[in-house]
Amino acid sequence: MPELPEVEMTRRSFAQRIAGARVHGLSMGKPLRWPLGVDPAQLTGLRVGLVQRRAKYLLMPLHEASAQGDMQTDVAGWLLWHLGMSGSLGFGAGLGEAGVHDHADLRTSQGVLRLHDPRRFGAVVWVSSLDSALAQRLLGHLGPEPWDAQGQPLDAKRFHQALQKHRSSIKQVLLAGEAVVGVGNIYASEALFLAGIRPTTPAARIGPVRALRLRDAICEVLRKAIEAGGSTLRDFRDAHGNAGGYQQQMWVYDRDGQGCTRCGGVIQRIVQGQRSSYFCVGCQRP
DNA sequence: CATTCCGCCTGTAAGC
DNA sequence: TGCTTACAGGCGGAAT
Repeated sequence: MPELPEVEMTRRSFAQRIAGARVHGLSMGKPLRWPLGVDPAQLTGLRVGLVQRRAKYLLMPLHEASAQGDMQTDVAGWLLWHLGMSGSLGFGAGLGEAGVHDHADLRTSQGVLRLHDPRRFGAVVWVSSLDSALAQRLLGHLGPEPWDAQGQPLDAKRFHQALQKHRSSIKQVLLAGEAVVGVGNIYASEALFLAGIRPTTPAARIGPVRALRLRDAICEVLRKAIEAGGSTLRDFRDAHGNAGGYQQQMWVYDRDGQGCTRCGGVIQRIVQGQRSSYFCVGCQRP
């Protein structure tokens, strides 16, 4: 489910409501992808800061309870939340009993943040600092964001140079998260359609002009998906419980056998690296 | 070194 | 109906 738009939607749906809350406790359910890495009792009493996003991770700073002032200098550590394939977060005061697929409950003075994740590919990990070895192992290798904190898009020349370094197909390079992060299986197909590039095209064969178009297509697709509240294929919900609406405007993803909205040709499905790719032969050039 | 494949889990839908 | 198989939004590590 969750690619950059869904993770960002999730963040926006609860970051303000949980900011400043006091941690009352953290309850973990069945094992997730990685262990929490701390005795949950250690977190009780800390204050929740402003939740940020890096790639598909949500970064939640927890501040020392005693500190009154500068939120920058009193960080006790961070909870890193990842939604994996099937995860979603709910936040509220009356969530009720945890169900069989609820595997983390962060109880706070302002409500409970709950990770619901049937497949348990998601994770909640505590790191004492973003520079710690564990944090670096999870975050250190990540490529650049599609746009920075000021909204400036990834430098097109840098993006082009990153693509030149790979011999594999552009679809797989996008998924690898080295040239750019946040693009998953849905939005890779969508962005390549918008850019007019076939998913099988070797990344290194993409010249500067097409790299620029692709950079712009990625930003456009992700931004529009955020505006639409993300995509809900099966069960994605933000922390308000709202479904996304982007799947209604998808060009090619999950549309194999149907007509291309632009040229009327038949959308094809192929498999690359055991993942489905969708494209239009007429609209996308090798 | 880069690339491909596998496995982690559970749920759902399609095929026989 | 029941059983088996394929596939699903991610990602790290082993194998090649």
